[in-house]
Amino acid sequence: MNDGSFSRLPPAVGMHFFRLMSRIPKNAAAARAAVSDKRNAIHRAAVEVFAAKGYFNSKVADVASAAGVADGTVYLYFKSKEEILHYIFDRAMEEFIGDGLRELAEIEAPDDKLRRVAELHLERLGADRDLAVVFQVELRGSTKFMSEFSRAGFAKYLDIIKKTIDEGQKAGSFRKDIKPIVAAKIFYGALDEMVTNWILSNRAYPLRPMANEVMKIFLGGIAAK
Amino acid sequence: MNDGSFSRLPPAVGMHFFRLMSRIPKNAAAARAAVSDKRNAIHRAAVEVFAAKGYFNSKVADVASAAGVADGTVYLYFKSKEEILHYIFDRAMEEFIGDGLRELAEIEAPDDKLRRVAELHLERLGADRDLAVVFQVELRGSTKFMSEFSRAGFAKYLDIIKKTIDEGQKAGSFRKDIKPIVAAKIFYGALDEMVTNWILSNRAYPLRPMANEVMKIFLGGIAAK
DNA sequence: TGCAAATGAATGATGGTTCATTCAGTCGCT
DNA sequence: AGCGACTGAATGAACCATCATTCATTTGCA
Repeated sequence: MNDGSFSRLPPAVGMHFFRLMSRIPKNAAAARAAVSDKRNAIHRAAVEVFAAKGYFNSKVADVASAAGVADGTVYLYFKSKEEILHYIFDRAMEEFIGDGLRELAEIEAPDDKLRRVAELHLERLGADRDLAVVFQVELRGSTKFMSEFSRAGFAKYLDIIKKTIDEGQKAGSFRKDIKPIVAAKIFYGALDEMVTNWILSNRAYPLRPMANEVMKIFLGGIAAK
Repeated sequence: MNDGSFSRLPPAVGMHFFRLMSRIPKNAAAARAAVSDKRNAIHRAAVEVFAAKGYFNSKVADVASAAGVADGTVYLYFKSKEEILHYIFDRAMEEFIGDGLRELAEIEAPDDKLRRVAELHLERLGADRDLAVVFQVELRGSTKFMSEFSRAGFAKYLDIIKKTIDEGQKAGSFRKDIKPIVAAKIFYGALDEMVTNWILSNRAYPLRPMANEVMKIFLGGIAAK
């Protein structure tokens, strides 16, 4: 979180800045920033490499060289190759959910909330194709990963959607003859498929507008008559 | 198809039965049967092993021993480990689409067709959890595989759905302000998510009935007012 | 006996991980 | 300020466990 602002700087600038800082290690915060900087480089490189070649086909050496770092250095920041994948998921999910909740808190109508979720979902992944590839493809490459790790974050995400549908039903704007959890899954599944298709498609079209298409059908389907 | 009935037998029983068969390869037909027989055993074992441990974490030796066959034997029937995955996809997709088209030909109303597609989709995967795992999880573990191989079969599947929606629009039963391809993706995405959730869920609930839930929302969303 | 099918031990490549070594930068002392 | 000792981050070559694949040998049926 502290380094959030730094991570927006061009890598070279940040690097130099931190080098300078590390001459005064009195300041513990600066030291931590310098560390998370290299960690970020590896993190970033990993997303790129995994997206391009697939997790299992990527060598740790590939990630290291993409990060401009020696092979061994990777192990100063991550316990193992698998932990890198872990970290990619955790970081992204944390950010997605954090931002999502913050935004939703300011919206009243359940249907507007859902629309915003759809927009955010597609916007985020649409803005970072590599991350999207890792999320849609690589993170699903093992049942173990999916159940063991994804579950926590994913369940939370799905729950946000579910609760919103719940609200809508109580407010009378959504049909009451559908199960909120099931509807949430359908909603998520539709968005998910939009992303997957976008990734696999060669022609680069904007992803975010698809939110409208999904909403047209989904809202039509759950709206109270 | 032939082996569909055998797949319901406990593995050990099927295995033993096949062993007995291979002692009587009198005629050519029987010989061919014996061959495709062993191929089937490997195919089946591969689905089982890949589902349990994941494609990349499975050794060819695991598949071989699960099939009750020596390591080298696998290579008498498949060119490589990857070809096994290939074959799993091709076989299943061929069967899905073949059966699907056959069934749909006998249904008139577009909404009934869609309902049948949903039912078949969930029924099939719901009947073979291992195959479902391989389809939902393992086959997606590489961008290369997804774009290179899946595309052919998947595109065909999506096209069937799209054409049905097309029909419905022309017949006036579906709204005309939605794009059939997009609607098809949403429909597929919803079904896909049902399957994925079913796989990851610990409690074993029947998958097929979820078709109703999906239809309630999807049809409601695309129905002409 | 002859031949195709099956075997499974051996092979060789691959790639995750380690660790002895380097060296830039800091500290403490004069 | 200047100098030697020290620290620990970074390196990357080497290690070695892991498998996919091969092939010389065996098996068993006709």
